[in-house]
Amino acid sequence: MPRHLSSLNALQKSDVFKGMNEQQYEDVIRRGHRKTVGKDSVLFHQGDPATHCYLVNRNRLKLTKLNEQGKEVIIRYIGAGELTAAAAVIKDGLYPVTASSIDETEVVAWDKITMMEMMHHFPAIAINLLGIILARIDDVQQRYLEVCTEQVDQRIARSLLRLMRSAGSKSQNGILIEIPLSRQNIADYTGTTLYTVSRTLSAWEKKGWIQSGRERIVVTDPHALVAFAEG
Amino acid sequence: MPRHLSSLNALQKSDVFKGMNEQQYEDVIRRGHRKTVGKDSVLFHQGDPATHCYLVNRNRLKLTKLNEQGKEVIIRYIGAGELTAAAAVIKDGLYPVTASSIDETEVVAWDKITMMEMMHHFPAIAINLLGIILARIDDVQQRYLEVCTEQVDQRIARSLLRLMRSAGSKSQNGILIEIPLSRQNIADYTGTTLYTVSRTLSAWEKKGWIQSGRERIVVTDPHALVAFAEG
DNA sequence: TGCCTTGTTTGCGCCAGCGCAAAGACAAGG
DNA sequence: CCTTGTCTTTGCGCTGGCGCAAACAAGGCA
Repeated sequence: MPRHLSSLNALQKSDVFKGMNEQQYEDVIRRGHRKTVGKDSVLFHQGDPATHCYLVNRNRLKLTKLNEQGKEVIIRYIGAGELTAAAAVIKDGLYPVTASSIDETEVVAWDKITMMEMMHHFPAIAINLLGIILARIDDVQQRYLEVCTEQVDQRIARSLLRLMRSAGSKSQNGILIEIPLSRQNIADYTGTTLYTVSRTLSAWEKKGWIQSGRERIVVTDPHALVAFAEG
Repeated sequence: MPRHLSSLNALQKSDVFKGMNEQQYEDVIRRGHRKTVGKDSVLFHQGDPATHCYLVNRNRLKLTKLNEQGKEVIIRYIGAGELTAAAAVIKDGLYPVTASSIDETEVVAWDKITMMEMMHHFPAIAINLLGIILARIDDVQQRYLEVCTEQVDQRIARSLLRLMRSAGSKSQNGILIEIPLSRQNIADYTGTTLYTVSRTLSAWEKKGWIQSGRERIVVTDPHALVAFAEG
């Protein structure tokens, strides 16, 4: 495998290019533009005309949305191998969210025209894309249901579990969430406030369900969290 | 135009079949099964394997979602010319929501195989479908943002406005929402309770912003509602 | 090493919104 | 016209969660 591909292993895992052979895959990568964004920088802004879609290759992006008063919500995190903004690009509209990096992050970008050509040439991409978008609808609808029907601490539990599943790695005492997560971040992701998150996590730490530090969370008793979330 | 099509005018408006000629359109309709469901009946249940997708031809469907505790949320209303469950069928998964009728409702149903054949034969359908799904993601994300950041009465205002836009008709004193909407329905759609909705609507009625009766709402001052929602 | 910035904790007071309960209003059907 | 069931209103009390304020902790950088 040529050197310029060797560091793109993450792409192999990507659902977008599932079902393509080595040759096709190589072509697809060649048509994209690699880009590295520094920490805490914005890849695209909510409301900007959508020109490119992005596949994360290393680290992750945070998708946020603002309302008129400037209050922020975290829609989701996009990790290695995941795609974002495909939707907006295809439909030729505006980005509905803002994408920003937490740590230095590597992405591959394709513009609308290239994306369309690729989908035309490899129909599998279009079908995979549809599946990805549908999964994302399910996810948002699920969280909409939660925020409408459940109380704050249940939602915090579910949020931690969701983040654990998508970005967790086994560590010493449990499963570490590999995203720098402040209390404010968790609040924005759950639909509550920094204070309530802090109080809740403190309580759970006393119970031995989690261990937490500055922007760092280890789930030590996932089972207890699940039981609590569904209780 | 043959008689069996004359009563399917609603389909003409449908975004799904935009860009097709008369011949193609006729073929598509012929391949679907017309069905009429009585009032207050369920077309499909959340969790059932998805076999068919449906286009509403007359009246409307209500899409709801339940959590583990049995609490209900209204995800959206599907009116004449709108499609639902296309997603689930394509992906061959489970229905993520329950679809039920309020009044007697006419739909056209296609099963997965037919849908796939049609999409293969008329690529425009697939593209239109993508657009529809993307619009729906935007909608859910927008409402997720609202329910996370705004207070109850603002959300009720936005809900009324949304329903007014999608199912409003000019009437004597303002714009009538043509869906039988109980206070409980509005609560389920907004993420609050029947009591709070009742109190809020009473207050707005005194201000002259709306007129309401049993399961019936007329928006008399949309502008005031918009200002309030964004205030 | 010590300063400075950014994140975390916790006490405290407060209020938006919940939810019971009970009464009133409306529609349908005998 | 009355009955029955469903929907709506409103008083009342309560509490989950918000948010200020202030102290504390942890890195980062000079």
